[in-house]
Amino acid sequence: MSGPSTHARLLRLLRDRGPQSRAELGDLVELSRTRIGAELDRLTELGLIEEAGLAESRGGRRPAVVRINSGLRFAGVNVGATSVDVAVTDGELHVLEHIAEEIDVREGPDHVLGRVTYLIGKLRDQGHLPQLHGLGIGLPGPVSFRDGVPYAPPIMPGWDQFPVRDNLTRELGCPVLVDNDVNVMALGEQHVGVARTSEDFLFVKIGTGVGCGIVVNGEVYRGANGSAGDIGHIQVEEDGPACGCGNLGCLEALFSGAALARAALAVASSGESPFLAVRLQERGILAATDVADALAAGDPVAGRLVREGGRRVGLVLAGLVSFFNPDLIVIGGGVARIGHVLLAEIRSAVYRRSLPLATNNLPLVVSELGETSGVIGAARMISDLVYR
Amino acid sequence: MSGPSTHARLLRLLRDRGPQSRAELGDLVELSRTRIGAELDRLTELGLIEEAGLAESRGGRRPAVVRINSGLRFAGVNVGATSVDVAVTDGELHVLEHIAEEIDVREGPDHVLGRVTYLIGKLRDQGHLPQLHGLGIGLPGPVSFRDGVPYAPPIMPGWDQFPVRDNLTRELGCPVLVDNDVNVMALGEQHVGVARTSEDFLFVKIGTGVGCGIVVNGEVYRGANGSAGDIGHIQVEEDGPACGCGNLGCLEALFSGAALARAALAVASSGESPFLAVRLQERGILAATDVADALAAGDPVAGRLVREGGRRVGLVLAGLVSFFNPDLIVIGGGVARIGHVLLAEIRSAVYRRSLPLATNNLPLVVSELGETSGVIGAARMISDLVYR
DNA sequence: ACACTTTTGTCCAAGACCGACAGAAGTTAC
DNA sequence: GTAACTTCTGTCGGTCTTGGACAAAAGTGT
Repeated sequence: MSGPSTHARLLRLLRDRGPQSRAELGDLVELSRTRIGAELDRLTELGLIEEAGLAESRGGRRPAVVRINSGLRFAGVNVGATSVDVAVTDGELHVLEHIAEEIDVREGPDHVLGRVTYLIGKLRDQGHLPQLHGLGIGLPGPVSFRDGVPYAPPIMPGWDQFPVRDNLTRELGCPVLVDNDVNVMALGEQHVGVARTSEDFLFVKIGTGVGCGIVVNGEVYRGANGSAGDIGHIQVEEDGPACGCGNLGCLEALFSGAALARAALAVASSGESPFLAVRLQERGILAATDVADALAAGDPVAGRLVREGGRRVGLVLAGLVSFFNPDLIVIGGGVARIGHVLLAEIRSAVYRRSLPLATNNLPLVVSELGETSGVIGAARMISDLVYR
Repeated sequence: MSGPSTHARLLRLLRDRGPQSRAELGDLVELSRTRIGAELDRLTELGLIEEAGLAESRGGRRPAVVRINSGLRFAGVNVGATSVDVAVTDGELHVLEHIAEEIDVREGPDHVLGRVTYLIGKLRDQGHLPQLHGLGIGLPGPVSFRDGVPYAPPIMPGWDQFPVRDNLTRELGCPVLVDNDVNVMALGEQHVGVARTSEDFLFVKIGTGVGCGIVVNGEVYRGANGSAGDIGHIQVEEDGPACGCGNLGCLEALFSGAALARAALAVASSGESPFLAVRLQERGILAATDVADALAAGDPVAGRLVREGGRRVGLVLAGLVSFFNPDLIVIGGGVARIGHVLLAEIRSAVYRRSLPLATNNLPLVVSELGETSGVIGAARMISDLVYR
């Protein structure tokens, strides 16, 4: 209930604002310098911070700067449907290494997590990784944050109830936190992306599926069962297409990476879109990126698909804006890379359908971080635990 | 950011759990009894608490009980479209007086607030009101909570930007807080209603309009501009009827007290519903309550109207459940009094359309407090400020 | 009458915290 | 080059907070 301790506040300040002198810390924290000095001694003792030499004089004695111990390392992992991103950061969350690997999440937790620990082990052997102080990992499905365990994830067969956190903790010997991918991506946007100054915002991921990370009062909101933000199965069309979840007309069935690929196949086969028909002939298969390419090439049918989809996402978001009144919406995920045609359509639907009061000064932007937001967010999540 | 002070925690404990001995408080608060004793002395000094004699022995010395000063009085006010409720409570938020008065909110703030202060003055003159320590008031429209000022309220012409809080503070000489009516009703449900053990829940008010109070981590969530919970204008039908807000197919245009009255008039005039036709003949006008009566009398058309409406509310709530994952939904407001036919339809739509994970153990109930929730919530709101 | 329990107030020591002070290490004015 | 001034850091002593121990008060049960 109580706010962060002095301990935690100093560490997070040093993490987020970089090295600081004792005097600067005194201005930033409303405590006496004496108290701060004592706390810094304790943190040095613990090996969490270190001296970082002297800064330039500002007209008097040169300030002695302290910083997060430069030997600290966090790992941020983001698991997607078809890929894994592993990043290693220093204690200030700067990315030192970033490895992306193609992998099918359906191969199961043993294989995927094995790759993760292998990649981290490789970095360690290269000497880049003195010691890991914590690992955060985001998974593309519902996760019980408290237990660190996936919970009936639709696109991750074999992962249900697998003790991801405990396994990784045992394997790596450091604290581990597991969360939904949209939550860690939202955290990433808050840490280094467009959401740096936001208190209440939404991170909407349009990838293979559609999900949403919710930040309330600067903290990830997970809901009563940890399933908050699962907007992919909100109904947008009464008698729309069947969805994997068993219902009709879900957003995800109408617009998502998977839905877009299906629609592309349909318009390619029917000949409506010559561009996509050629693509299908060449590759034998179509993905959402092919629709993006068709759009860029001026294909009118691709434009229609994207605009229709954007309108549907916009309709759902309009409702959420009225309900939640965020100060920002960030759109991310693979499909978001389609760019401004999609964004314009979403914007138009949201602004048309939400109350003026709620859309006043509501920026609606595409994430600029891409995959980075996930790994940084995951590292940020575990650093919050370590700097506590 | 920091949690509630010891000061506040003791006061709220005494408010919510009634008189307690020092030893009991020691068990409830994780602080030494010494510390608690010192704090209690200070609170006695301030006149906020008082000794309340000795309780029964439990095998040893009889405990000396302290309680909230019995002279403390809070006022809770809830303004509806056509009525005002004023309650006076003691410091433990027990309602001592409750006056309801028919009033048209469109007569403007001077008149309505004048009646409020008049009613409170009358109670004071009767000697029931030693001194007012704070007043909370809920208004049926958007309110800037920070400024205590209504913000472009659709059904309260003349109230826009009227300095409600400052006016009442000047008039009554005590702290005043102003909020949206759904927010204070949600607080009331949390304090004495079904939501007592809920951390994240929704209070959905279906009255003249439709609105929603959101509680996150036990506290009212107001959003970036204070307009969170405005779900009346979420679209449920693409080409539905026109709404006062300028859009088509808003929930409020399809189902609300006002919409139900309109629909009743239509089916009465067309002769579809003989029951309502008779009622119209008798009274010359129809309200939502007439539909409830028709339903109770077994009128099939009224049943259709209620079920259709319930389905639409349920559809919107289904989306919000997926997004927000509450641990409880409370339905309140005048139209909610229609009862189980409406509730059954809402439930069915929500359970059918939301993810199983989110609806697991999700109670969806009608408020049992009625108008009381508003006034108690308003008093609770201001008491949180005073016990701070 | 006696042993035991529960509750309360008091006392004391440990620790948190702040302001003041002084010294260290610069810069600027002359 | 020196004196005066600035900025920064460490230390010291005093005040306030806090919790544990203790003892007294006020009961119950045998």
